[in-house]
Amino acid sequence: MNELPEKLLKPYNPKETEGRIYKIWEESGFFNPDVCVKKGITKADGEKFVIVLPPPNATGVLHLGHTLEDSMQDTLIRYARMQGKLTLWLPGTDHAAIATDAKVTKILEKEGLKKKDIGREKFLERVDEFVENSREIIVSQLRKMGASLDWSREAFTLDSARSLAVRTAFKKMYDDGLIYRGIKVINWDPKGQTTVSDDEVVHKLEKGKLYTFRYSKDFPIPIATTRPETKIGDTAVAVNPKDERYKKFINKTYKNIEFAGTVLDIKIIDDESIDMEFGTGAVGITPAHSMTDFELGNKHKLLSITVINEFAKMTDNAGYLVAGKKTTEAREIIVNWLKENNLLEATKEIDINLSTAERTGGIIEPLPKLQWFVDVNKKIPDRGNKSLKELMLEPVRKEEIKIIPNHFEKVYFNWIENLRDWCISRQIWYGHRIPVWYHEPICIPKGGKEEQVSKCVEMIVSIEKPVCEYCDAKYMQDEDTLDTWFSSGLWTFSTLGWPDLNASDLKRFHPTSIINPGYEILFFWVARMILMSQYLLGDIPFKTIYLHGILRDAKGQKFSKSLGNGVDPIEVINEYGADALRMAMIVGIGPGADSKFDIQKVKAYKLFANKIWNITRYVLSVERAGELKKELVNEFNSLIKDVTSDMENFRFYLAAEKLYAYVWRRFADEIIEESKGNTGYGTTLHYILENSLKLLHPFMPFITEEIWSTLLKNENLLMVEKWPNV
RNA sequence: GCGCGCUUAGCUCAGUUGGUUAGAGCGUCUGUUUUACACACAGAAGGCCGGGGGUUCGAACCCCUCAGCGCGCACCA
Repeated sequence: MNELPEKLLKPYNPKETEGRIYKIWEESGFFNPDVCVKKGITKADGEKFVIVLPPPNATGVLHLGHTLEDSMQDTLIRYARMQGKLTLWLPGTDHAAIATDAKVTKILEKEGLKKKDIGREKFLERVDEFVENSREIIVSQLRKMGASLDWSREAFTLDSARSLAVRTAFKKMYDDGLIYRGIKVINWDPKGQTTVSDDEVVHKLEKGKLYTFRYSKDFPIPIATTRPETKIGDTAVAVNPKDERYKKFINKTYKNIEFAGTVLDIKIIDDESIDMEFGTGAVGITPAHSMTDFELGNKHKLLSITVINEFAKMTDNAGYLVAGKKTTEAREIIVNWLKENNLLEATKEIDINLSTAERTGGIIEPLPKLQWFVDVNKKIPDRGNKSLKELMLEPVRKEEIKIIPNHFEKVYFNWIENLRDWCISRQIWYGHRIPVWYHEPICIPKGGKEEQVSKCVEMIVSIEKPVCEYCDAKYMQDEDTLDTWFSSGLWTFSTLGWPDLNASDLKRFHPTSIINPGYEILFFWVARMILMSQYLLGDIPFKTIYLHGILRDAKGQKFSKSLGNGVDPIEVINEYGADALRMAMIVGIGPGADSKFDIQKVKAYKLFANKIWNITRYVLSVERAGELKKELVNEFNSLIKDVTSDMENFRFYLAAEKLYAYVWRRFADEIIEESKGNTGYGTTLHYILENSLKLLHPFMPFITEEIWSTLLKNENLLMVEKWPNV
């Protein structure tokens, strides 16, 4: 019998171990691929494996859902590193513009402060402070998980390097005609006081009423609407050209119709898009307050009258009955007016689509506004005359990018096919300021000489602040900021040194190997990364998209603050150990599948950690003697093969389960039991233990490293040992 | 409306290209303090793999169909 270290006589204590081990790893420098090359662990020109961490929002700290993807990614990264690949896992955080802006606004409100009162500069100082605090917590949480991230490359979506990338990308897109400024009906969030993109609008079905009415007694066609208050802005009625009922009215204009405290001019137009079956088969067209009507309005050259403002109140254009009223009040007033004038012909209960802003919950008001857009249909000469839509579709179609699970490809295609131009300007303060500059309204002639002033350029898109060549007036930057996903879209290469095309990281590490976000940000983020990378680099951003599902609580509800069902990952780690939490996040959770969090599962893997501990204790008590038992080695080798193949195919959820089954059910329960009383097993037991530790390391890095380095007193760290390929 | 997914043990879920007696965790029951581990061990009960039809030597897995549940997208006013 060998002497056993004292700590082996007690159950495994993750709390005492994990912090110490992480420190050893960090001090080794092996999280950084350059150090691995320098120390001869990996070859500089070897195969590479790169993941950029989906940057957590700086709105708060990590929740349990994050530990799901952190576990998956660290497992893949550690496996790759042990395979001897040039391995980089790059950390960072996301400024999450709207979310963070809203969060800090709320905090200020609690202090009795208003955003407007303290001003843009002071407000941004407060946000920076808040974000820095969140970032520090997030980083410490990632360390607790055992994440082998290369901290020397940490990035932030709003730091100076990323800002340069954003401005460069914007300018190039503008110069190529892919970014344009225009007046369109956009999704206005009255609560957040900003536009949001189509993707940031959440559609819900709600009980509502469909009102059928005529503008006046003399008006020949009844129309149906769910929003009577917008009808004050109507300038046309559209019918289907095939509709026999209304054919004779097409192209007639009815003037000076007295309607609910205002006067309307309504033209009857025909359009194929009108459904003859719905309502009365005739649609009142409100170009200013509906995206479809806006497009119809453009097509038929209709007048657009804005009757609702940014605060979801009726404008002065809306007539004496409702001007200044809230839209909800205006609706009631108008319905009453219709009733009083015997114009309301029917009221029907139907499900109506209620659109709200994803972040603030505000009810979306479609409004015409001057905004910045990304044109997704324009052909790009530099990119084979393909549009951004096509550039997004192509690599997935050609399987240069593989989506796991596969069925999300259809979801992806479906989204792109329905995609419209992307509204990228936001009226919030926190975010990347739009790199567009406007000349002061009045020119200040240089030296009092006026002759050049006519040449002053009104608007300049520029990476740096421009100076007027012809006069002394200044350029003022656009007040708006960019959609947060604009900068996130650059993440796979803005973190590697782009726009410097000679940056060594960019050359060595792009495209990345795999991206591992939740499926809920497939459109928001993954699609935008493909868009940006395809357009700006002419390259894919990653080869594989491994989508994970949503982690829910035991009842199947989403974790959320309002439900108060949050679980602090740090508490879980403190009680059960990071290894146990990691295993619970890996085993049995297939790609793209939602899963329910059960603390029992974590507990089970804590017991497994202890099992490994006791196996070690037993094996260490046995002398390394006798021949290697060929059968057992063969059996173990087939496990290696199996697990390796699972890892190569991103089936880590199966690999982990197999290791668990082997180590506990086979090695401990059978092989070790069999060995008792038999001599000559020593060498074999040591062989299986050591190699099991290697296989387990990507999944349970702390305990395996502790046993390997501290107890088995190996010279090299387990994290850079060679994976036992057979 | 268009699209996607799920339905496997009491509960939560795996099941890789179709291939022996369908697996895991938790729970339940019976026994065991056997010097690696009671944070353990030995053993047991529990499944017409949602229903029906088809392809196949062979189906939880492929095809069709029905039912229930969930999700995404959407310019039915």
